Amino acid sequence: MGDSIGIMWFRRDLRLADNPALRAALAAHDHVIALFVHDPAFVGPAGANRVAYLHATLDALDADLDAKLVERSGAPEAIVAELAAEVEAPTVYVTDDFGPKGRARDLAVERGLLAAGRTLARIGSPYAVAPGTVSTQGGTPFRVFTPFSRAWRDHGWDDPAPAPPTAPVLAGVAGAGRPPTPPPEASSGLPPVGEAAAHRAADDFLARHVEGYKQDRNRPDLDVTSRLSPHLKYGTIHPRQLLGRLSDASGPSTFASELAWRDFYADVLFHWPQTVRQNFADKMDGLQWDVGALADQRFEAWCAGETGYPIVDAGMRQLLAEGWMHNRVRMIAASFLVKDLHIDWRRGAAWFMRHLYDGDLASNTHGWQWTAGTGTDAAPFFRVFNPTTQGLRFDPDGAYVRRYVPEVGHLAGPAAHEPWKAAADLFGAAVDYPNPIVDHAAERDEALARYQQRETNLPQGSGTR
DNA sequence: TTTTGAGTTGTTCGA
DNA sequence: GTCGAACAACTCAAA
Repeated sequence: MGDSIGIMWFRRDLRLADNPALRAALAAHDHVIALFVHDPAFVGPAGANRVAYLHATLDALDADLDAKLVERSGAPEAIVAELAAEVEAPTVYVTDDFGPKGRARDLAVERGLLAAGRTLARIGSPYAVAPGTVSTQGGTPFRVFTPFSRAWRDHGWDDPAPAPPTAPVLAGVAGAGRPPTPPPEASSGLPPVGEAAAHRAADDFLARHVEGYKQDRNRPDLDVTSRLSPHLKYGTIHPRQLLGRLSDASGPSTFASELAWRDFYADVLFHWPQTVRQNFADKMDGLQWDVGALADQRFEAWCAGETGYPIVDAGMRQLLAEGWMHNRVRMIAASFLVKDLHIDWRRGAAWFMRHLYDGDLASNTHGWQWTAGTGTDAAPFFRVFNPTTQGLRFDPDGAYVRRYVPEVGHLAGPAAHEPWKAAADLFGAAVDYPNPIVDHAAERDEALARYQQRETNLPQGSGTR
């Protein structure tokens, strides 16, 4: 061991427990420096909510590290190499990153380190089963979830490791600070941050809600989901730490399946990084999306929660107010944008990514592609969500829509989902709430027609991937 | 190589 | 009001 110094470069693994890269660094060196680099290339697209959340999470990590977290700002290729030279560290430890930009960044950092005789050690991943690990018998990546999930389960994962017994020995080094923290756009402020909060959320969910998860997870009016998505995004908890606590019962295994979905979409994006922008199914490239002034106007109504469909508007307003939206409502709102308003899924995906605290490129992109019918799911194209039916089914008492759309607050029970049926002059009610901006039945037919016609719009020579 | 079973989350229509 | 069938055709993954 000698007097060597190692650098633990934190990215999306902001925890001490069950962090293999950190463990390896501590095992190999007398002193370990904890580093976080604020990279403008990553901060730009994140949106104020996630930047504020990240900074608060870093505060929590810094506290757990006895205020020894070193934060610097700039291009990682320069920052990491400079620090390694400054403290003469032979090795920089990271949890591997599988995103398109993260991979490119790490290759550039690694080249710089290697040129100076140092190494970048990639140890562990943010997933139970790292992208690129499982494949079909033919050696190709999975394009369908169910066979992926079987291989994923069969592959399995390590048991989680405990936190280092004492706070790691850290050599303090001057940090050049961090960029200004923007105020979060969400009026409700930040959700709980940090490793301890992640475990409290997990404990609470596993104790109270996981048994009924299979049924109740679809109910936006009940606060019974795990709320772990931002913690998983920033690595304050690892899926390994959850999977070991899930039984084979229906609720827990349904939750495990959601974690498998997270790994699946990361695997898909790893193998097809261009699908951040391009349709996964290029046979859908001929699909026509609306553009122009009317489309822009409708998109803005959707963003603001002013479509006249209460369940859609409730979700979009929840997104603005809380930086989070219930998953069932994410699907309803997304379906409305692409199938009722015929607006490109990329616009909706970008809006979600701007506002969500848990905004994850792989899950968000491929969740949207699934809804748009351009993604990994070969399932029926005719699956068009009816916003009213979905609202009545999953928010049966109307409590969720009344919470976020006060204009329908005077409508008791399920009637809140169909304000257009209420007498217009009743209490002068619904005066400020718009009538539906489009007719769902008509737009459903229009969406189905466009899916049928897409082939005639394909450029010559276009085929399946 | 060919065949076979299956594919997250749905809606509508008609009996 | 309930319930089952229909809604395209295609591709994936494994046998």
